[in-house]
Order: sequence, then structure tokens, then C-alpha cells
Amino acid sequence: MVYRYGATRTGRDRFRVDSAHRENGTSGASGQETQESARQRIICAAIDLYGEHGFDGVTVKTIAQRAGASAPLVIHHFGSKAGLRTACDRYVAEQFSRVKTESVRRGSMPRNVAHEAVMANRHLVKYLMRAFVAGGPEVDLLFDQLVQDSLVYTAEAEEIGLVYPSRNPRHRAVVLLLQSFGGLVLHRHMERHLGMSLVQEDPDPEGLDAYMATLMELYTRPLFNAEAYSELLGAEQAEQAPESSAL
Amino acid sequence: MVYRYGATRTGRDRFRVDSAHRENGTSGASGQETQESARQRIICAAIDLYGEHGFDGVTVKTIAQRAGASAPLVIHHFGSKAGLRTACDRYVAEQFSRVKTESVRRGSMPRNVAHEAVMANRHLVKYLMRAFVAGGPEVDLLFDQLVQDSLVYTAEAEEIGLVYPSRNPRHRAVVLLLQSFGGLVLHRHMERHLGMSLVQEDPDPEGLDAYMATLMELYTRPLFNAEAYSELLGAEQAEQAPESSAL
DNA sequence: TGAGGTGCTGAATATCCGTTCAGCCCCGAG
DNA sequence: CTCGGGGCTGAACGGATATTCAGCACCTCA
Repeated sequence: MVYRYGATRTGRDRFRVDSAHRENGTSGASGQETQESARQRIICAAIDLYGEHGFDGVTVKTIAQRAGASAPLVIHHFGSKAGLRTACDRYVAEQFSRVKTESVRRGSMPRNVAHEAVMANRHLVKYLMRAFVAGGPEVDLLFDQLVQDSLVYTAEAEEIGLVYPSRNPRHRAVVLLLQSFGGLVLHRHMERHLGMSLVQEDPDPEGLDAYMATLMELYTRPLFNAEAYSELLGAEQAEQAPESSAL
Repeated sequence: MVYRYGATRTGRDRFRVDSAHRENGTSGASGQETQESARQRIICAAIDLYGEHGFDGVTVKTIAQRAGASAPLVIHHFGSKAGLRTACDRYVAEQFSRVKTESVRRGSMPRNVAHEAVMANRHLVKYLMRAFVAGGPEVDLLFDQLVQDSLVYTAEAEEIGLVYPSRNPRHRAVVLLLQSFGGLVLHRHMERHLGMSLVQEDPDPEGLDAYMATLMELYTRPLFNAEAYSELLGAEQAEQAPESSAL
């Protein structure tokens, strides 16, 4: 929440705020610090609001107000609302790869890489959900990278005997990723039924335990009896059978 | 696609079209058939377009054109765009319960109930995905009913040894439903990676097999080695551990 | 001191979209 | 034949929203 500035300040105070921001110093780059700062605030505000209300549920003006700026400034920096959208996509992708490499460099376990990337940046994840649903070049690329990463981590986990091998690891990774993010997209109903959601601010530990227990059960014990199922399959028309377990 | 009428016809042709529709006769109700027919066409068009482009991606005018009507007529029948939305919710819910009871009455297997409900009405499912993401009273109720149904069917499947019991069947049903529908919401990426999507018009049999094989592997064989996992859990801080398998 | 540039803004514009309005067309009733 | 009414429409309204424009405040440099 570094970008929470008062929205009531006028032009006179602006640079004072900006220089204050510079002294807070995220990372001193070139001399055009103030512009970077404005862009940054707008992008952060947009990510938060997009993640909360969806792309069509937020106006440029709202984003600007949240960032302590004006609507025309948003256009000035990003050309259009769509431009802001792709800038957010790029920014989120960068953040994820940054978090990832940092985690790796710190020598965390692969599973903790995923954990940190997801849990420590809830607002990024929330944005990602919306972005994945909407689709787009940058976001598609990011999804593909997640698949690739998941593949690598899973392979490592296989080696230490944590994960069982698959007949098609890539397909498994894709489906698991789809299911996980998909479940996140429907967090509304997760909250209604399990009493908590993975993207809410303070996850109720009790509900979270319930969810994790369910997930662990699903992932450590089989759901279907394979023999009984294939038996049933053989007994019916083969054409209807495949889709029947989609639910 | 019963409601695909030419959009160029003028007022003069209207009743001719309506009586033609009546002779096609879905189910003869009262004497105000023409009004029912108009409502019906609009609802069907709305469901298709909402499912395709989302609620905010479609205008009343577009829906009206697709239904061969005018925008004011939509308002006349449903009061507002939001009214149309809830009418669609209700209609989809009715259709689902109708399909369900018909399937049950026909004596189909529970797994085929789900199959028919999902696969035979792709446009309804597509609408439902959007509706579940957006949420709403009618749709929440429908989700809850799906959970309940899933619970019943799973219990039956347990009895015949097809499905293994769970420590918390309701939680399991919720999570499975969340994951399944969630995966559907992200069908875009499923299509990109698996070569097909469950909601597209003609699912490529090859890609569908790949998907079903992956799903069956996930559901008939464990993913994690439970012992190795709990061992790993014990070796680290307990607070970070639970979420780590969310991916 | 002033000229020019940069970052930014308020007001204006153009467009789109949901909704309203006045009235048309076709029907059945008297 | 006339009248009234329901279903429906084109045109217009009003509100919202992305984008443009002209110009202000402040800094830098001469």
C-alpha cells in the first residue's frame, strides 16, 4: 500500500509528495523519477481495482482518483485505457518473474516458490485471475510460463518422491493450473461454502484448514475406483462415456 | 438455434414469424403465445451473447438485434438490463432442473445426469460460467443445488464402489465443482494448451481424449506422496506449509 | 530575470448506451 | 366501419465515460 496518497491534494503539493516518495526510494533509477512514480501509482491502483471489480467495472477516473491523479494523466502516460491494461499485464508479469527468481536465488524449496508467488501478492493474483479470464498476449505468455515453471518444480518434486510421475506431465500441469486458478476465479462461492477464500485479506484459519484438508485428500488419495470405472465404461456406449466425469 | 431470425424484417412480417414459431411449438401454454415467443427469443439471444462476451461486453441493442427485436422491447419485457439478467438466471436454472429431472425420470445413471446436463447444453453452461463468476441470488442458489445434487450422486456412486468415501463429502463436492467450473472459465487456455475446450462447438476428439485421460489420471491415482509430504511439513514452519499445494 | 520545458489539470467533446416517449400496426369487439 | 388496446418501433433524452485541448505551476537553464 505504498501508493496510497491523499486524493485531495492540489497541484502545489504535488512535487512535495513526489520527492517524499523519492526519499522512500524503491529503487533509484534515472532522473525522471517523478514520472516513474506517477506511472507506478497509477499502475498499482489499476491492478488493485481491476482485480477487485473486473476490467469493465472500473473507470479511468476511479483509477486516477485512487492514484491521486487525474484521468487525463492516465491517458497521457498510457495512451488509452487499453494501453493501461497491457501496461498492467506487463507489470504483473515482471513482478511474478522477479518474485520467482528472488525465491530461487534465496534457495527456497520449489513448493515455497509457488507459495510465495501466490500468497505474498494477493492483489497480483487477484488481477491475474481477471486477466486470465479475459486473455491477451502478455497474459497468455505468463500463463505459459507458469505451466513451464510448474513443470520444472513438479519434476524436482518427483525426484525427491514427493509427487508421483504422470503419463503426460505437461497435460497434468496445465489441468492442475486451470483447476487451481479456476477455483480462485470462483472464490465467491468458495467463500460462501467453505467460509473463506484464498484471495481475501485475512483468511480464516479454520476455513483454510478445511480447504487444505480437502485439497490434500483429493491429491493424496484416489477419487474414483479405476477398476469399477473402466468396468462401467465398457458396459455402456463408448461415445458418451468420456465426458461424464467432467463434473 | 431456433431463435435465429433475420434481423432485417420489418414490423409487417413480425406476426408471420411469430406464428411460424408457434407452429414449431416448444410447448403450447396460454393464448399470449406471441409475447412468450418474443420474451423467449430475447432470453435465448441474451444467454448466447452473455455466455460469449460476458455481461458487460454486450449491449441491449445487440441482444435485441440477435433476437430480431428492438432495444425498447427488451426493456418493455424485462424492465431493465438487470431485469433481463435475472430473467436469464431464472431461465437457465429452470432449464437445468428440467434436464435433471428428465434424466432422472428416464432412469439414466447419475453420472450421465451430469453429463447430459453439461454437455448437451453448451450455451447454458457457457452462460453459467459467467454467471457464477459474477454471482447473484438466483445463480448462487443454482450453485448450491449443484453442490447438493453432486452430493447425492456421489453418495450413490460410493455405494456401488465407483467413488471412494471422503472425510467431508460436502467440502469435496464443493471443491470439485469449483475446480471443474473454474477450469471451464479458463477454457481459453485449455484450448491453447490442450487443443480443445469443453465449451467449444465441436470438441476435437483427440484433444478431448487427452483432457479426459489427464483428468482420469488425477482422479484415479494420487498426485502427492502423503507420507513424504507430511514428513516435509513437519520439517518446516507449520505456518507456511498449508497453502503451498494450492498450485 | 525570463524563456522554455515538463508534469499535470479542469473543462470541454464525442461517443456510446440504457431508457423513455409518442405513436404505428394489427388485432378483436362493438 | 370504428374504436380501443396490446405489442412493438424509431427517434430522442440523459447520464456516463474515454479522450482531447488549452493552459497552469513549477523546474531548469541561460
